[in-house]
Amino acid sequence: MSFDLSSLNPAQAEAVNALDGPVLILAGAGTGKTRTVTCRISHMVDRGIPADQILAVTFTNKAASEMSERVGQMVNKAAGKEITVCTFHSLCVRILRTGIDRLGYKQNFTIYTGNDQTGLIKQIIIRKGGAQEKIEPGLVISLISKAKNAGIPFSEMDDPFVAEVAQAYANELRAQNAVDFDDLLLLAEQLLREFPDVRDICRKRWTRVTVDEFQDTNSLQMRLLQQLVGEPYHVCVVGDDDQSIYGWRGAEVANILQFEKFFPNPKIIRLEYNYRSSDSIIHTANSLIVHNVGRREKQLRSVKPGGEDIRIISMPGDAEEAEFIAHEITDLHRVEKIPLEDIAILFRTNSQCRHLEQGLREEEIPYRMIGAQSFYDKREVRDILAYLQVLANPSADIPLLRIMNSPPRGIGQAAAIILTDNSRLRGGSVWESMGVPPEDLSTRAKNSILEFTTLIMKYRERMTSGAENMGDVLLELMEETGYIEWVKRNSKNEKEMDMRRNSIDDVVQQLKDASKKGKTLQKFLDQSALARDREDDNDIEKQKGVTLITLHASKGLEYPIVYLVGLEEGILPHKRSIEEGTTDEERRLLYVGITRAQDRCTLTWCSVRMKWGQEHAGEASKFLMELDDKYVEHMDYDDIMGEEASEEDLANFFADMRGDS
DNA sequence: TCGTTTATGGTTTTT
DNA sequence: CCATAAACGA
Repeated sequence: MSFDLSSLNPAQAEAVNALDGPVLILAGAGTGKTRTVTCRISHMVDRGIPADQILAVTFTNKAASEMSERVGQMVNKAAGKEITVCTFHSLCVRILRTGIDRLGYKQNFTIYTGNDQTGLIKQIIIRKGGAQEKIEPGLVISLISKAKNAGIPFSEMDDPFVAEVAQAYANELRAQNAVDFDDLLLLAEQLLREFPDVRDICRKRWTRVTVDEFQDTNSLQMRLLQQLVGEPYHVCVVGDDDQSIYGWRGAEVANILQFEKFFPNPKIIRLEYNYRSSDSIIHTANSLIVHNVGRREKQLRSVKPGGEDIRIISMPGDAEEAEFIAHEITDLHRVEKIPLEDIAILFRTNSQCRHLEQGLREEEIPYRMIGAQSFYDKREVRDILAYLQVLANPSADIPLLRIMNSPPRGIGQAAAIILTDNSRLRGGSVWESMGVPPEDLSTRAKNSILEFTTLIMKYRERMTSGAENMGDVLLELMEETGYIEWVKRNSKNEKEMDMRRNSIDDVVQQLKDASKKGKTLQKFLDQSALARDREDDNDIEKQKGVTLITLHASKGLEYPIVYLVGLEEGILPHKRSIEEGTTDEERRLLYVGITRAQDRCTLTWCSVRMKWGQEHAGEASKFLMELDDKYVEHMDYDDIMGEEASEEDLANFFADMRGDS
């Protein structure tokens, strides 16, 4: 056996041994969930289940690579490579890259990410509603996403204008041979449902399926899972309904609450021993979460008895809140020698972060922030990826329009409008219109277009032939088009030029590496669309200092010392959630926050908060009243500061006595 | 085409 | 208040 069964508690061992039929593992916070799942997978291999039939699905790339690594350490090397560990979305891409032609798309379809999607929606809104139309693209996108997830046809959407936009959007994507993130799930589900032969191939391919963070699945993912898993339903889902905090983006707690409706007679296993936090923390967290109705009954128990009380501190204002925490962190670090990396400050909204940053800076405490701007948002990177997307699938209008005149080559705005209008008229893509340029274009524009299409075709050939390293080809393309020259010319100073040049080189280097590994252009693009740059994450982990993080982003992490700030009505629970009647999710959010703490947990709230330059009275969050007082200590900023001041006075007094002024 | 002004709005965020 | 985006003028 490749793992030590005796190191598992009875519930964990039961989960590891329950290999057949549907299994639901309710894994509370800090109960060794990942370890249990990885042992279970390793156990499958021991039992002779072919490794290539094992599939584990996660939500984030980070979770996938983490699980893959941990499984890899447990099983032999060959088996480790054969096990599929990936996200829902990349699984769908795999399925679709081989079968999407059955649904009328071409296999070289392009994945539109958030930016592309917003751009396209904006275009359509202006086209359908005119420039005076004020509806937010973001709202339309989320409505479309909700409709897709719920399986509602666009024609039945509430707002007729949104329905019109949604339909146009869908048509456009199809004409461009492009899909968005929701489509990946939607089309994969449709493919499996409508084509039993494809479905059966998948079911034979993966006979054992595990889904992590199951409380975050949406209904579309649930339907996909049902297609993917046939009788006798060797499916195992792991999650915690109390940690479901992504309802606002479509996650359905019902999937975990009514799991038996989807897969009959599951074995339900509860992991209830928490190895992370002290008893005082777990007790307090439990007292909060029982206020939610319709939960899966479970009782989280700490294996660390006792522990320090949870402190609830009222602050006069948000500046004082930040100052107090910064001050205390300095003490913890200097006096108790606690590493700054052991400390985290959790908040509900990013705007709260500003004051905290300032407070930390004033005390000269280094800090790291999670969730900064990504590499892929840089303009050069997006441009170059757009070039590559066009090479892979010239029908993709959005990237094509992006690069058509970058650098300027005489296909300006006017030409772009004529081309798009023409393509709409013909019901095809802009690329097709470029092949037969409309008459009303200037001769100059027509010549430029011909030159441009010839260039793209030439490089398309070279990039897909496999004869050359794609990175070298890309660099040559960027030189031949004058893109690099253009970037240089448009940089204000040397520093900016270097930075942009570096971004370009980074992409070229990444493509070179991918090419050396034998990856296709398609595969490279899939990965850059689906996988946020992992180096970014690593960089953050390498950074030293106190962690500043939103409650949402904190899920799955743990810190010895946690500060939870802004426990006020309107912030946590958030104003909007009160309006929408989703305070249960806010309560879970606080629950997640508290259970991040291993040893010490401090909750703060402010009676006055600066809001848009004006003072607003704050009221303590109603959640604070729900916490059981047994291990809670209520404190006030003024009292603590008063005490500290008097201690200082005392010290001064003795200093005076000694006469050392 | 770029830089400046003005308006607007200000949960959470991954794929 | 402040960051960002659209709108406008040079």
